[in-house]
Amino acid sequence: MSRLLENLNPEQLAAVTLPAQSGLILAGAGSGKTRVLTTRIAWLLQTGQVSQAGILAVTFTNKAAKEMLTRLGAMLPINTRGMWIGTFHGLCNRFLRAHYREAALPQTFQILDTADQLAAIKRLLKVLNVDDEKFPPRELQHFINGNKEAGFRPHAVEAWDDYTRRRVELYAEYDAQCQREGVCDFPELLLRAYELLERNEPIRRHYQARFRHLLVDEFQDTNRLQYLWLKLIAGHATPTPAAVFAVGDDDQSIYGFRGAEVGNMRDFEREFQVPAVIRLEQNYRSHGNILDAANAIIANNSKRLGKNLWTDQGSGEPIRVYEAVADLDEARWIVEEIQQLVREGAARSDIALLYRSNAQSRVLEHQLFSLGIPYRVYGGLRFFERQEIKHALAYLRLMANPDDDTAFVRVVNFPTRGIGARSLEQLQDAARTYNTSLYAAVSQLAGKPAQAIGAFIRLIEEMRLTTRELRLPEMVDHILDASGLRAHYKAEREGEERLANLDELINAATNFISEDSTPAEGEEVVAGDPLSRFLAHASLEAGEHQADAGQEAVQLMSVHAAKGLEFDVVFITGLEDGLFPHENSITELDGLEEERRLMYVAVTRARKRLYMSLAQSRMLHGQTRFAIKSRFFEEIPAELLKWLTPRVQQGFGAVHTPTRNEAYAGSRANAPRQANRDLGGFRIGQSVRHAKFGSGVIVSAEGSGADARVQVNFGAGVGMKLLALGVAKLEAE
DNA sequence: CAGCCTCACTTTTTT
DNA sequence: AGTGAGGCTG
Repeated sequence: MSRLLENLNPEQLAAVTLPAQSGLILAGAGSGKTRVLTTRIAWLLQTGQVSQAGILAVTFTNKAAKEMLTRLGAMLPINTRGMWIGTFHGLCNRFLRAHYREAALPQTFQILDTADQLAAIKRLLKVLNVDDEKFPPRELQHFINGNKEAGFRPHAVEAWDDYTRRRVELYAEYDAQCQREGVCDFPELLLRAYELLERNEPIRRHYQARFRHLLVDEFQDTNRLQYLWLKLIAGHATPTPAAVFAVGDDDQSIYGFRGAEVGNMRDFEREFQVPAVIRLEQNYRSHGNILDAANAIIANNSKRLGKNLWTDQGSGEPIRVYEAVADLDEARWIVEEIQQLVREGAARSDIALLYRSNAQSRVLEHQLFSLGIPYRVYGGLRFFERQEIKHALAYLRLMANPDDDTAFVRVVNFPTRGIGARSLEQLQDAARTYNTSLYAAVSQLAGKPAQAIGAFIRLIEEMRLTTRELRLPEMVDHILDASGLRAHYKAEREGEERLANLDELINAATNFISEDSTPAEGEEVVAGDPLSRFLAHASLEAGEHQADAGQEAVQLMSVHAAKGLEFDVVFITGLEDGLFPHENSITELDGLEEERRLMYVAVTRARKRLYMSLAQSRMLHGQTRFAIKSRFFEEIPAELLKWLTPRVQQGFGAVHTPTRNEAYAGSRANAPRQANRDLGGFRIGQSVRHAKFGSGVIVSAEGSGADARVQVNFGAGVGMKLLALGVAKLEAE
């Protein structure tokens, strides 16, 4: 036991050994958050305060859940299977499978991922003859999920205008459709679980009595419904509530755009009567200068619980900043710098390139690729989201649940078997008339459509019969052939990769079987047949897109994707106003504060060395855009920054001689050119200063001489202005 | 009914 | 630039 608590600092120790009551741990970046969380669980078990079955731990990603299990396994010689550790959605799925009857779901209910949900909404609008111009499916999806995540069923939504009233009706229709088809979207898993607990007293009492310790990771990312669910399962209103141990960092809340409510932290502190918030402020990750920069940036936010990171490591190196003329030059410079670092002995996998939006990775990738530097990009298409995999899964879903219309529509004519829009329309009508699923409505059809679709039904039935005795991998193998998917992709020109992925699906099934059905001692069997469980797994765990992450390669990812990770060397790229902070964020409520937190996350990823870079011009959506440097530079104390490019009239900081004169000069030739005009000494792409609007960049020009007018981008906030050179007094900057 | 072409879209992302 | 969706033609 004592070994467990060794090497914890006083605050960490206080958190780990907190008495059995609710506690809020404000854990700064790099302060040992995961360690505290897992050590707390180990300590609770080892001191006999709770049994394994009494623990419920929630994370946001499967990766985090897995990591927690791994670390626990290393700390304690126990089987971790008795505990409920997983994501909100994973745990609710488990709960609903165990109580599917009480939840009014079919035993084989399927889970719709985001794309499936969108397809289901489109189908609904079509059936109901709703104009999808007036009610864009994406917007409706956002509306439905937003309400579900706030805990509102259609009847509870307040609608003051006709438009919203209609959306609420469609929300209700959508829910009815899902119920008919026996499917749940992501927020539905949570809402359904919540409602069941609320409504069913015996079940509620059972779980409230069972889970005595609830532990929540990344609490700042919880949405309203998740908070309510925690409150309920903790028995917050009962005489004997469970102890909730919440760990989070309000400064790292970067998912407000998808419904996370930082306010949950304050509410939690109040409603759960947290005696004292424990702050973990010692950072074990970054050198002093990096931390100082991060602290300085985040200090500009007004809505904070308050926290200041410190380190006992030295201040280390200054932050190196490079301003390139164009995105290509930025990429070139970064790659040169990486080559130098590698020559000096740095491991490529310890170097990360971060960007605000994924579109920025292209130039960087191109440059890395052409110089033969191994790299890995995070956050592309994930395995179970690939077209061919979704097709194969749709066949499996139909076998498990014929009422799943989303799956039906997806593959009824894929590979093509002569079933067109006309036939499908007739089928939709029949299904509507007899209030059945598409699958069941086929028997009502007559004529040609009946034949073609009837053959499809027989195909599915035949698959079900033949595979009834087969194990999951063999079942998958069989349907790949019987459906014609294999043949289809074999015939396709670029189909090799898709074929390989289909084979990989068989492997995934094999792995799933071996992991899923190891009957651990005393473990409750998760309800449902293997096929349904596999399909749920496929939806909930779309697949680690970083399959072989261990490779010795430079890491490329968005800042969002970098949360929770750390690297020796970090490059934050594209630090231009309008890109980072993103222009869309300026108009959003608290948008700039979230961008700042994003910047804070980016900076605190670095252990030893931090680079920041920007480009004066950048290709975006096929067009060259000009921008000025990010406003975040002004928020970092000048003495922490070392400009590697000359900053003329910077107004702060020293002017440094360019260390890469040749790169800078050489890139000039690549700067965008336009027809030569007389712009009174100004040129396109030039940085200028306006008395009222501040710093900007000349984006385009019209006319010449005395009539010349220029369009100037003053960055997010002020935006684009058209100025007559003869009138506006512009200064070169 | 199926393949081809044009058009609009494009922040961040997990489940 | 690259993609997905919808419309048109064979």
